Amino acid sequence: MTTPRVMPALANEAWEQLLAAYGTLMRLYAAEDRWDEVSMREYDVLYTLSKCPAPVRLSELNRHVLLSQPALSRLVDRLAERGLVDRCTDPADGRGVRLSLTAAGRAVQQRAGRGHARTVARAMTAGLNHDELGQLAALCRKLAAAHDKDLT
Amino acid sequence: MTTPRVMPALANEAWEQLLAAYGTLMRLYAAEDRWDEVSMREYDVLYTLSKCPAPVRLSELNRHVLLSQPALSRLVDRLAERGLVDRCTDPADGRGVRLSLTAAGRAVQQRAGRGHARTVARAMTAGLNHDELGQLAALCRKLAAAHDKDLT
DNA sequence: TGAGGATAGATGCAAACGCATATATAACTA
DNA sequence: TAGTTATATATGCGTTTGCATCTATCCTCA
Repeated sequence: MTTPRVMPALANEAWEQLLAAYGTLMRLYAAEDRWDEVSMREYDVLYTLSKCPAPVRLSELNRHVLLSQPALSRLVDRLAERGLVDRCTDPADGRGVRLSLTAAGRAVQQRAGRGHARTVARAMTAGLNHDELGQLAALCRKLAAAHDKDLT
Repeated sequence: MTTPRVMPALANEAWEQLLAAYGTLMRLYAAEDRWDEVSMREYDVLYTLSKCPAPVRLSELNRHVLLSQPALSRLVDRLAERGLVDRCTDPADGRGVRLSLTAAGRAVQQRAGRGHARTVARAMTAGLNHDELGQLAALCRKLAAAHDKDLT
């Protein structure tokens, strides 16, 4: 009753713009000359791990990385083989693994991260001012929060 | 001078939240039981074509679909083989192709689109109200617009 | 305690991807 | 207008992805 009929269209428009912004920025980042050591997806994993104070489960990592479980499992495989990620069986649960960055992995993450963060900052501030960035962050956070409980 | 030192961090935070929101919603959409006829990526192409009044070039389509040019070329291939997309050589430029939906393609797009649009609307309105949706759309539009000229 | 079911992650396999490059046509230039 | 360069799309190939399924471990409850 309090929901005007026009909302669905607006909602779809908002999603479409979000998608467009995502696409535009991803292309921009992909075009950077920085992904020779680690691909953008690998960086995503290293970055996520870098923010975890303690070793993480694959399934937990998978909540933050948009990949299927098998794909992530193998991606971590490759990173482990390259010595960037440490993967050991969880002593408390023999089924699970505990993932963490190695020193080399942290170094690679930071090396790529510094430059990338600058690019991101430049890209975001090119279109939005301080207040707008805050609003965008808040809106996206709220949007995601409304669904974090939904999926497993 | 007018840019406070704190902005880079805010800018990166905004990007991270945008990314998180994108991921959360994509997972939600992927979990829908609707992608048996066309995959989400195929739908993206059909949807984009459905919004074009006239036949489109592959390169133009590629501006809206986040795929490499060869990947899109082959995706369109598959859609054409399935009779959903019409691909003909551009009479005005023998190198290029003109892409458009077939009647069947339009039907499939609409069939999938109706339900998907409802899901999107539900997902977006679950977290944000009318005003917030408008703000989000505007911010994303502005953000993307700041870069549309950048890349070819 | 031990059988049945649930959960975490790994693996087989076909499909799809990106990179490099080939092909075909157009556009420019001398 | 012939030769050169640029543009639009296609193709070869090795890598990565997702789906289905497997294995190993854990949990529950009779």
